[in-house]
Amino acid sequence: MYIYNMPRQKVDEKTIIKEALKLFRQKSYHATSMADIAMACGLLKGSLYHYFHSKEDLMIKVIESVHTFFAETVFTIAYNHSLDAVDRMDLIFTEAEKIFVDQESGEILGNVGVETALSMPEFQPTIQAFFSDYFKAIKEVYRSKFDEGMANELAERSVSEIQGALTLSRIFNDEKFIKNTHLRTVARLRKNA
Amino acid sequence: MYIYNMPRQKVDEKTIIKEALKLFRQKSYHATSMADIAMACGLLKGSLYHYFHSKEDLMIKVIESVHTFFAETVFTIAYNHSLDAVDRMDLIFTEAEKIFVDQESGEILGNVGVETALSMPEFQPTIQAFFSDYFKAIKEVYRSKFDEGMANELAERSVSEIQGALTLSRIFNDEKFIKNTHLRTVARLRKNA
Amino acid sequence: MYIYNMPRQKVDEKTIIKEALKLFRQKSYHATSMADIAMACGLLKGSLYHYFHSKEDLMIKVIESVHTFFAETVFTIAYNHSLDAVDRMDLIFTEAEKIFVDQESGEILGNVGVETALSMPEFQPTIQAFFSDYFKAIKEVYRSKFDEGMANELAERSVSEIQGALTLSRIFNDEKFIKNTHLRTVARLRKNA
Amino acid sequence: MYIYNMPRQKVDEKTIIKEALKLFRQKSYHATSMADIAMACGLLKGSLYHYFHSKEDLMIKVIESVHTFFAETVFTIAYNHSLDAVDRMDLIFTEAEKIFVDQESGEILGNVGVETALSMPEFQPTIQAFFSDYFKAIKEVYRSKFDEGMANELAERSVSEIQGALTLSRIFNDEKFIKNTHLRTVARLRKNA
DNA sequence: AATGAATGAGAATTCATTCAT
DNA sequence: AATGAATGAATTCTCATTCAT
Repeated sequence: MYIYNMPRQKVDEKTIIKEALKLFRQKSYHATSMADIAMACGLLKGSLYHYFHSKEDLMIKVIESVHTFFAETVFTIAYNHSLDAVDRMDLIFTEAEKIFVDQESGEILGNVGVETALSMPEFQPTIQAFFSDYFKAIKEVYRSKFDEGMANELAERSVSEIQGALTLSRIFNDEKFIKNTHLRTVARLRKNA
Repeated sequence: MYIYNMPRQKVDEKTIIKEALKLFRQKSYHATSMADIAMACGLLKGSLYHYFHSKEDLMIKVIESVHTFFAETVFTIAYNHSLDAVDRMDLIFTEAEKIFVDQESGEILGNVGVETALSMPEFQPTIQAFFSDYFKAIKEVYRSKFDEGMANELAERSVSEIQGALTLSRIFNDEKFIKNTHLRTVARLRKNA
Repeated sequence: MYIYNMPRQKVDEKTIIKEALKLFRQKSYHATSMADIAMACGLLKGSLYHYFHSKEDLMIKVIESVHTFFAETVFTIAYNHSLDAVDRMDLIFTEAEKIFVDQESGEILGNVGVETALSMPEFQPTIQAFFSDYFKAIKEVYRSKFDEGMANELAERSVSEIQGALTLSRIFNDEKFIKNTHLRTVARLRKNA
Repeated sequence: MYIYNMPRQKVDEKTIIKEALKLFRQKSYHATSMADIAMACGLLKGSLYHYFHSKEDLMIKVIESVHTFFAETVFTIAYNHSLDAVDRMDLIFTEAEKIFVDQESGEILGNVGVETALSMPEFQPTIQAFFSDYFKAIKEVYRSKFDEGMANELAERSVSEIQGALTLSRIFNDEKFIKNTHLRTVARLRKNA
């Protein structure tokens, strides 16, 4: 609620991106207004334009920030060859799940992303960039145990499965889908050792 | 494009649902206006309210119509025990792909559905009902070859994989994801015979 | 003032154009809001978009309506060769003055037009079209007494003088500038008979 | 275009007035934002308020600066009785044209002024003061050859004609209107010698 | 003097919905 | 059944202005 003459808030770009991400995840891009985001930051809506040219610009930066966060905390694991493949895969899922479940840094590329991309094609490249990196990371893990062609196929399949499991987890409000995918994927990799 | 004095179409509930489905798929629920839908039907937006109480009501009926259509053309295959499991699975994918790819009757439950459900929780039960039936059908096929527990697990996994593949197909504008999932799923089932 | 549940107003495009013209004249294009115009019509601002795509669209139609009105009531006099040149010139001024002074149908092409055209070049052709017709009409009158070249020069000069007199009349809130121009122009033409 | 870290300009009131004048002329008062002006000066918009209380205040000072500039470079010629009337008139036009055409010091009193005055009556006195001096100067020239009444009439007419020619020059993007007015006015004066 | 963050009011525009005809 | 005019609330975005640092 806005209180007249409230003390001037100080925020920064990061805070706004974080709050926007939270809301876009909860309510989708289209159903979240700039006023919603501003209020979550303790600002008035006009103030957001100090940081971002437009809602679209903000969305792009939200997507990029999720991408960066994934790159740093998840994808990077795939390239750590001091761990064996099974451990890397396990860790990747563990870290990704934290993010998926987390209210703060949650993932939006899959579900929010797709629907948003339908109406706003300008988001597509940014979303594609994320999934390309995702795919590359998963493939890197499989390459420790499989040839190029097989690693490719398995990576494509795993990313699909994870993405679908996330969808189902949201639809049924039940994390079991993503958790089961985790267990199954790691188990299969171990068996194939 | 609106054409002035365009020939008055014969419209009925079905036509409107079909046109709405097309638009929701193309542009998402939120980015499609009642005026868009009306125009596609050769009506003015006020006229839509003779058929549907609200945009939400229309969306619910769109989802239900997709559900019915899937039940009749896809899920039913799973229960046709005159075909063997591999053939049923193959046919299910073949039919489903037709729908996914088709501009007219296309699927919206996964991608559009999720994002919509986020902002409009009233859609969730309808969407869940669809996926429950989907899951049951796939499981029915696996039951021909596997025990309850295994069939369950495999069905959960397949539905996830299909759903994720659809997401990726849309993001990358490339049907290979859903096609590869088709091939892999049938191949695995055949091997396990 | 908006009164809740006020009876639905009925207006038409012409009414809106007339009210918009009045306001654009009084307050300039930029300082007149769509809400101002709507209120003057007894509508809410959203309703204007039923008739006009945008404020720009409305402005274009306002300009065109002034042009049409001038063509019908003023320029047409120039081509009525049953009157002699002096009478035609006199009548042209008399009719134009009515319009310039009139709150309802007032002229906006010169003063409002120029400044508006600076920030919105899309208005320029419409405004130029008006002045071209204006010039042609005045020249037609001079042609009864002068050769082509002289008529051209005199017309250019008269249109300039009228336009400038209008500017000064507005700046000093004094109709004498335009009235004196009327008298001088007719007197000169009579002398040259 | 804003260039990041652009070299800090030496700004003072005069610079700001000059830049504001340029922009008001190009885009009109209403379509020019304080941010536009600040950017043109290499400042941020908040900084303008160290020099001017408000945008209106700035506009007033812009108008006054044009007035002063005209007084010093144009009107003063009228009172230089060491030149004959024709030469003074010619020189007045020559100097005024330089200003009208010039991007830097250009005239705004007529076109921008009128429209602005409509929405902001507080500018009216300042604009009237300018035209009064303009009128007095032109009349002074005519007084060398005509009696009080005639000089009055001719001055009124000349100022109107110049002002209208400026309007037309802007509308048609063609300097011929103001140039022709120059030639005609001087020629008439010479003939009447 | 200058910044840059924030304000708050108001702009144009969109849109689901209503309803008299 | 269909229209088309109107609503009213919401939305994105702009902008003059303020002010602590």
